Amino acid sequence: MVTNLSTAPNKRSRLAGKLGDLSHAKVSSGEFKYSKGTEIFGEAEPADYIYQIIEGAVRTHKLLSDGRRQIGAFHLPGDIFGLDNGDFHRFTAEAIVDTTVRLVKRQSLERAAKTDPAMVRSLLTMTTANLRHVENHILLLGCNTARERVAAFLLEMNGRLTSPGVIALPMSRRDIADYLGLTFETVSRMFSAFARKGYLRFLDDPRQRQIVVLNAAGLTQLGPRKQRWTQRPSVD
Amino acid sequence: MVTNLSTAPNKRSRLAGKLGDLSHAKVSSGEFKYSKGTEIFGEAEPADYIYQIIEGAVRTHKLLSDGRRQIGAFHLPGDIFGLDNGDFHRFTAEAIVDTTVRLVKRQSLERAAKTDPAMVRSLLTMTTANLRHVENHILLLGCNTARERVAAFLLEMNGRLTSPGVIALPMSRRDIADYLGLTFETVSRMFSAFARKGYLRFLDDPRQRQIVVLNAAGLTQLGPRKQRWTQRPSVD
DNA sequence: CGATGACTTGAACGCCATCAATCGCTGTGG
DNA sequence: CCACAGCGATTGATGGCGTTCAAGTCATCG
Repeated sequence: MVTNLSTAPNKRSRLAGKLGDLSHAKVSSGEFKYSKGTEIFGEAEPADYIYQIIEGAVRTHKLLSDGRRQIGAFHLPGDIFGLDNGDFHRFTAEAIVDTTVRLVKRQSLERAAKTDPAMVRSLLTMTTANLRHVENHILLLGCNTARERVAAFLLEMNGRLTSPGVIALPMSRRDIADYLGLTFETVSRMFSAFARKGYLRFLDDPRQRQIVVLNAAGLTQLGPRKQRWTQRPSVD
Repeated sequence: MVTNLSTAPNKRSRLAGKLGDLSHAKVSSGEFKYSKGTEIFGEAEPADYIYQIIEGAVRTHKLLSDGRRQIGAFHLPGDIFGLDNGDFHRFTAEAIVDTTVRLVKRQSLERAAKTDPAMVRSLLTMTTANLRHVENHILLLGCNTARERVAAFLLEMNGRLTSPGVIALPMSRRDIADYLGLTFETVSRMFSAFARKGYLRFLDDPRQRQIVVLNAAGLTQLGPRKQRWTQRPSVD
């Protein structure tokens, strides 16, 4: 169903609206469904379309030759992905759960961009937003401990997922780990430690993907940390 | 000495030329010198200018509250930095050595962008190039060991610095470490290990910043690695 | 019901951070 | 000229965080 793409976060909805407008204008757009786990496009494949999530969740990643994976971003309803400003995708995109997307031919965007300067400006704005996210991610990967990375992840998701207070994670522990540059065991351990500390609580979900944040401040002060290794805040 | 930094690599010169052209057109531009170690602009300061390096080297970084630093990029002659597509800089920029820059008022760029669609397109191209670099950096920080990060750094610099074969690093070990998310001791140890292994050789420089790469292939196969921790290639 | 997959938890190892000592070069002042 | 402090870099010793290996639980599915 194409019903409810309403609840996009505030900032994103402006960009989303831009693409939404285009879908009513002279760029060709359509919809498509991808079932859980399927690939939407592959790294280095021709970038013929750009995508906006109507419902579901998507992860984008790069692979190393040894099979190691770095997830670049998680995309949620309202988010746009696949915009590479080039002829080829730089990431692989996969549906984390059953996902419905609106897709727009890149060629038609390019065409629109030729006549409409505001269109190029819009692409620039989206690319810049993308850049900001990646820059913050670098700070996370370069400077922070496992505990801080997981805390930052929870806070990021807390701000992005719709429902107030409860986080319903669509992705596995391994996905989170590959996003944060950790192992899934470490992610699991940090979640448990936060729960013991009283910062969060798991709902009655067999896979433990429903999380209630009880003490966001407790997590926040682990984000921009005060000390590096020594004198850690002692979570456990 | 910082004598010989003349020729910019091939790919960069196209973008550089774009800004160079603009400096002859109706955007106002000027030159300025910053001496070694001085700040060019600070994070969160108004982004009034964008910069192109004429001679010298610049590092851009973010700081955490505890003083920990993440260097986002090193900029060399021909490179453009400070282009944030927003009202405020997202990084601090400092001159690594005595540096001469061409600077262009952002406002005049914005003005030119209003009349010239190709201008916005050019900004988009530069921002996308920036994004690509940061995405690759994420892969480096998220997936790789210390040895692989240092190897990747050397290969990156080998491709960017002018003289064939010899790398004249303008930055300190600490700068490199903060770029790679390591400590300067670890960077130093990796350099030594590579030298012992015969992958590189230090020229007669007291600070050991002149490096000759003897076996680029040896370094390359450490880049996209085959194995994670176990069965390491045994550098030492 | 056996098989599989996601998750948790425990134990041991190792890479890298930390602490510390040393060296060489530079600049300053006696 | 030399003494001395300061900075950058190297190298060694030690310890801890996070990985690795492993076992076990629980839910889903053919």
